[in-house]
Amino acid sequence: MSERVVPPTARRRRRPTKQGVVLSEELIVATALRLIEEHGAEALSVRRLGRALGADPSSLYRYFRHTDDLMLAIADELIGRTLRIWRPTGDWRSDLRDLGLRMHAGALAHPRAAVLSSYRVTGRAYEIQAVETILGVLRDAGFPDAEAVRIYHAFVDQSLAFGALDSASTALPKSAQEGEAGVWRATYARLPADTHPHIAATARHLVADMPRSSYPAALDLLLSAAAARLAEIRARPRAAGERTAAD
Amino acid sequence: MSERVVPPTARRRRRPTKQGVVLSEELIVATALRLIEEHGAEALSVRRLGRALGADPSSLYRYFRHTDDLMLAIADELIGRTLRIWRPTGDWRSDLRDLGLRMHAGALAHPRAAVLSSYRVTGRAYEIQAVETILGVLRDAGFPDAEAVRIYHAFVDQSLAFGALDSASTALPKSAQEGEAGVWRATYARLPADTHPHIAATARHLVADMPRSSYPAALDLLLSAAAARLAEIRARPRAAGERTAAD
DNA sequence: CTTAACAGGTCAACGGTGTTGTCATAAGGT
DNA sequence: ACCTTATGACAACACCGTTGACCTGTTAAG
Repeated sequence: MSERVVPPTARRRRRPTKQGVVLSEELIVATALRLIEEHGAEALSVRRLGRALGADPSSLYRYFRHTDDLMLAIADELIGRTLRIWRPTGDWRSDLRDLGLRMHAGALAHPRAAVLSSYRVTGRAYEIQAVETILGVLRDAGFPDAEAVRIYHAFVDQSLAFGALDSASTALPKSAQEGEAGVWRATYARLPADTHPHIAATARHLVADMPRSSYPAALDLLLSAAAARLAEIRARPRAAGERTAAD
Repeated sequence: MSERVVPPTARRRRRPTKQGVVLSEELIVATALRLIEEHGAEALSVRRLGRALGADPSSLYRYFRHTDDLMLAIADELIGRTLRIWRPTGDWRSDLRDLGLRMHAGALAHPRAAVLSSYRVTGRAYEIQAVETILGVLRDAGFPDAEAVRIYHAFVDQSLAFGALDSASTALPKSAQEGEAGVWRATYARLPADTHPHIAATARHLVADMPRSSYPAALDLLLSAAAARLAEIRARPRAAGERTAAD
């Protein structure tokens, strides 16, 4: 079978499907995203995608070597979309907060792609652009280089990790998802105070808090720690920590 | 078929498999963990597990209602193992730091299982014990109830999320893993300063920092933000934030 | 000790999945 | 107008989770 997948630039013969659709990488990615949005993450399968496109499932293998390839293409598109709608204001803290929330929301909108893309470095255009932008925000705010990289790393990984985590729960079958919320109400909220005093004392808060994502809270904690660090650095610029920008 | 799954305590008739194995919930969970470790998360299927146990796949449905149930049992076993080796000292911050690092290390030790279990609420014995313990640490430190739950939630989810994230990268094929590290050296470190000034300025730090986990840094940021919050609460106990313990 | 109930292991089947080898045909360059 | 070949279609393979019906050894009651 030599090479099954042809680079998009080399594609010339646009031959329509039996059902009259002209396939393309873009159309496939767009249709996959639509499928995920409309019928949930578990609705995305090669066969279903083929059916939705009006093409034989095996046709897709002319465009993507396997399902993972397709997922990465979807993920790349998502990074681009997130970055494109983000507008920095100049206030580093609220800019990062906004970007973090957008990245998280983008991941939740496309759970399966988020889980796959969270732990991969692509080195592609959109990713590079994101790195440059975030580092710029931090350095312009006054963080020394080593500190800027440290905080950039924690910030990005936190967004990706929570994006993947929360995506995974939304990708669960509906029944399991309802079950999770029920556990806090049915199991935890009913534990007796004499055996589990701390759970019993906070039961009300647990039931309210636990079924929601903790990403906003975690993000705010990270940003406020970073802000405290920055204040410290500004107060005594040469001896703020173990290292400075010039180390 | 009435009820297929019997509670473990009510099990009496220990009838061996055709191949001579006596099944039990424990044996099934242990075998599943072994399978995951040896052949990867995708190697865990009801059929493969049955084969590894020396039993018909459908036998497992006498012990777990469906695959999800089995996953929860596996997750809980992992929580138990981590909790069992943790010893609190009474200093909330270093206790949580220690526990966080242990959870993260535990996830890395069982990469494929960690990814599966990170996003599930089991409601089983070990998980309940962990919730009670951590909430106790926070409340004893002086956090009001709502704040304790908020920080507990962020702390636990962050540990699980980074555990899953870092596990996923270690679970990559060796070649892909080396490739990821190479991207920072080969692509990012070579970007010209005039188009990507911030990346160029921090390239040295990026190459050193990015291939390592950012979890310790993220954990320290979270804990130091929590400590700052606690100091604030202690200074003006009734008006520290939007809410107090008695809201 | 015998015996009847039934827990629990087995079998076969259903409808789904990703993926591949082979074939047919229409598009495009010549 | 012809020939090449890109690309879509088809059929098949090996998996997957799950279920209903069946069979049999264990156990408790008599």
